[in-house]
Amino acid sequence: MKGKATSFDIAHHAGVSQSTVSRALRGSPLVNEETRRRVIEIARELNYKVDKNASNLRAQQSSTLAVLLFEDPTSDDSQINPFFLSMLGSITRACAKEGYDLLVSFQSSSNDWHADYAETHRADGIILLGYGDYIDYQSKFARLLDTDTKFVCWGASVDGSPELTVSCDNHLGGRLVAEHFIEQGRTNCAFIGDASHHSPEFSARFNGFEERLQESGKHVSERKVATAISTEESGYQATKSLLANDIPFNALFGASDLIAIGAIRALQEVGLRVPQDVSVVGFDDIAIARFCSPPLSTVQQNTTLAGQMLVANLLNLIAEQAVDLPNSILPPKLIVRQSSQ
Amino acid sequence: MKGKATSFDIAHHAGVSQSTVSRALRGSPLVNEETRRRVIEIARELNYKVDKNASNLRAQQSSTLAVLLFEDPTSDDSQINPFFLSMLGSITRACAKEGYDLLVSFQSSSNDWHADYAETHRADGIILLGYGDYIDYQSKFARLLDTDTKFVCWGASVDGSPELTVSCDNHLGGRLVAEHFIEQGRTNCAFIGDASHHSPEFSARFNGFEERLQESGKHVSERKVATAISTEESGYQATKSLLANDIPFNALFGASDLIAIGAIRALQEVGLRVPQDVSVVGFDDIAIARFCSPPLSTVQQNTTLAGQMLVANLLNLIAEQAVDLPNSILPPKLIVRQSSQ
DNA sequence: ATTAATTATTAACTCAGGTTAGCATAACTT
DNA sequence: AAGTTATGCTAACCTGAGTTAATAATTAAT
Repeated sequence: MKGKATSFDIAHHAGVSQSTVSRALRGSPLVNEETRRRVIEIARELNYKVDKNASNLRAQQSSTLAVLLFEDPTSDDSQINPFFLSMLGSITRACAKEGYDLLVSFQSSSNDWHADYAETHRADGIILLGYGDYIDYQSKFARLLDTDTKFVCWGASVDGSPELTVSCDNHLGGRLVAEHFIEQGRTNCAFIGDASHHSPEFSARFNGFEERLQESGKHVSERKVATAISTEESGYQATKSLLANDIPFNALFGASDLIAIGAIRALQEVGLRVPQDVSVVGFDDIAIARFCSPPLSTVQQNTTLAGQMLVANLLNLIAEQAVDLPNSILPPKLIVRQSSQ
Repeated sequence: MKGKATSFDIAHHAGVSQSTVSRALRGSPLVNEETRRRVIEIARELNYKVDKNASNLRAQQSSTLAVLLFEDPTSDDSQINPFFLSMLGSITRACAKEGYDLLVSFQSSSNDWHADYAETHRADGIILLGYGDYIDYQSKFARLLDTDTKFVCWGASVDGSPELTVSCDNHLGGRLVAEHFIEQGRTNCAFIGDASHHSPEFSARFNGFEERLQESGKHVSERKVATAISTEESGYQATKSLLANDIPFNALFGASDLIAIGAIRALQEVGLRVPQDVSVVGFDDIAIARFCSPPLSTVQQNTTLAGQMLVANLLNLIAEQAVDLPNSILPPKLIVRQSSQ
């Protein structure tokens, strides 16, 4: 046997034309069942496989999606946020289920925008993933919209921004945490994360949290808010700086689990007990949350569902042209473990 | 502007032929620098992007690698082993660095073998990842070799098997753990994992462990070995069943971190303290290990390096034809945390 | 039974968008 | 003017997919 067989080889062996081979293999109704069977049989014998590139080129679509994971450029690049890794897993599954391939790429925001997966016809659509600085996203979105690229986005959307997003109800998640603290009578609260508009998800969590607190006459003092990105180390440092202010608090809401876990380390380091002295709740429910010490209470985001929605919405976007799909908001769920009991 | 610009459009605007455009864009030395600059400039103006499918088709190569993650079909499909997720991350990075795209696919062994990424020219090579049942791999390997597919494989290789692998020195890792237990005077050891040939990595870990123990006149009794796959739950169950035998041990080696973490849960549940009553060590050093309670001693595998090696080896395999590359063995590193002190 | 009308199959040809070998032409040397 | 060298053009090629035309088969009509 020489090189790979082409459809012409199959045609020759089957005594039909190449176009008939193409149709037979793609299940076209324009070909006789008997002929189809013979073609398929011969294709198998010759170990023939349709060349994806040729097929894609002609069909002008790739049956491939791309997922771009934006990393916070300030985080060390050694470890990827487990939450997004988990999302990646569910997206991969969802893609496979739909018969699509998945291209994966990481991208630090500092990098040049070279992810022209759609423009080069490598992918039919793009999934954007990451806690990004929203300001930075704007330019990316503009480019994507400009080139008529189909894309969906994980995370909070901002009023008036036109991209299609799937997100957890971060605002409600924040409320659930506040509610939980209120039930425990722990209303002297601190927040570690980023309440600014740079981080729409974190700020939505904060706003929901604050809103619920205010409904019961409390609020988070500005002096009990510290900024952190979603890493354990950053959560640790931010909490340290908060503790240096010497303002007491008996509950702490970390905008992500990694932040909360870092916060617990900082608290324990200065002799504060969790949850006795400070009740701590995170956000995401990454695998570590269940196993850390004490096990971390958190707001769970359903990554499996999220992955499915992202893929489903993107495929809709690709299939129908210019449809105005609604953003999808997934329900958060408070998981109470020992860090807040 | 109408549809996407093609190289003909660029050629027209630049007043050169289409082939010149092609050469200019791909850095061929056959084109004048001045001309190249003009072509590139016009291409940018017209927002032209080389169509990957057309390019791949003609060039008969895709600048894409595929990674196939084999899942243990017996594990619940909700969560993916964090160790492999971490590997996935480092492979993605390594690919990006080499200018290759990465296709990702999960595959439960029960599924049909449909991963003909190479045969359909979607990828130039394949990376196989997973704690697989080696027996099951054999048929996959045969198929890959038969179709002359370039591939590399993570994990222990078996004597005489022809695939190219990158792995941690599992045998040495096992020895390190035994050494550590011996230093502590804890030689009444249990092992949770799979010592059989179905799981070459786990059995290599076990063999190294056992070998070192025997060098100091000890060994692991058969009755202190229980079989588990790499999940927390499986580790928990296996340890439970071991405890049911009512045979005491003061050290436990889990073939993976998840197994060890499950084991700790089982031990603590029956009132055994870790590490006072039983010293526990795992394998992998997943993120959870650092944070669980007590923090888990483990044998670290350098996933960053592993990812780079897998990609580098695969690219070598693709570049040179039929080169006999040596398998790459990475050094394991014992990380001692509180679970064994 | 024979011919026209209809439908089922398949062949022929063009097209998707580049890549590249080989040839032609212009420019430069000596 | 002949020999080099630098440049660019033409046309073939990569492998299928879509379209149209042609042929065969089937049914209807006379």
